[in-house]
Amino acid sequence: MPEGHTIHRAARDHRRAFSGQKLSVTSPQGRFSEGASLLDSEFCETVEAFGKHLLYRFKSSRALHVHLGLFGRLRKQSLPLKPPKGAVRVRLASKKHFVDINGPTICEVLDQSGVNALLNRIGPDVLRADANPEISFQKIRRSSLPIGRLIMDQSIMAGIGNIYRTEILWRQAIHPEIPGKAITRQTFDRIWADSVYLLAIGMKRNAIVTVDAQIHSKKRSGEKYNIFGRVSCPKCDGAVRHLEINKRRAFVCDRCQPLPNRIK
DNA sequence: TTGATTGTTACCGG
DNA sequence: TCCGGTAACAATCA
Repeated sequence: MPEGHTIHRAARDHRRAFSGQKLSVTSPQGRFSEGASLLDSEFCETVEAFGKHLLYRFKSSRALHVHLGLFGRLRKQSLPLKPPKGAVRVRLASKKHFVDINGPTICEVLDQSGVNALLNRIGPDVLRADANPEISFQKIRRSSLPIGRLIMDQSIMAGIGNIYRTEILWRQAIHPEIPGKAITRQTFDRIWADSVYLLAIGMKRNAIVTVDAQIHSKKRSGEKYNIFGRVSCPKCDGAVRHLEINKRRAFVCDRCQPLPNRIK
């Protein structure tokens, strides 16, 4: 489910619902009982997203750190409380709302030093106003790994997931197998700008939409992706090649995203 | 029951 | 140190 836009959207929503309030923190399945008891009846100061990581920050300076991984889900609802659906690890509740967290790969309580350690290993987040893209570029230009891999590496730049990776590189006509060190500053700036643009749209729409015609239309119908999962390129009608980067599926139009000769 | 899925980390070996 | 490969883990749905 989640790429960065999902988590940032949840952070904004949950911040409105929970910040400045005393929360009840429970563990319906009992799989997070210890952590829940540490946070129960604490005041929530704010809820923040860093890339795909979500932090509920409490007055005690402890934080609930959640990462949804591939399958995790957040469900926010209005009171009254309803029976948990599926495997709910944690339930956070205020006087008006509650959130159920299902299937996170990370769900833990961090103290201040734990939060600092986490933030230190996450790269600049394309959805944060305080992000410094220069840091991402410096890492990319020193790497010989393919750009398709680098932009999804959360320690290099945070927020991009598997679908956005393919779509951003296609939109910018950049072959995913070009090594990072062959990416110019100008090219990197286009990747960064399009990432910011697309993830912000994703936040607004609560969906990944990367096709310009769909971005500008209010209708929900039609293809949401340009080449992700598709067989032909909407621009040149050529075949879309299916490849694997990092054991995740990726797509490329070799005609619209040429690989420079010196790299082949 | 099987397979696929918008993710990450740990560990090993070259 | 860097990089590839592999396994492990998470929950749900078709």
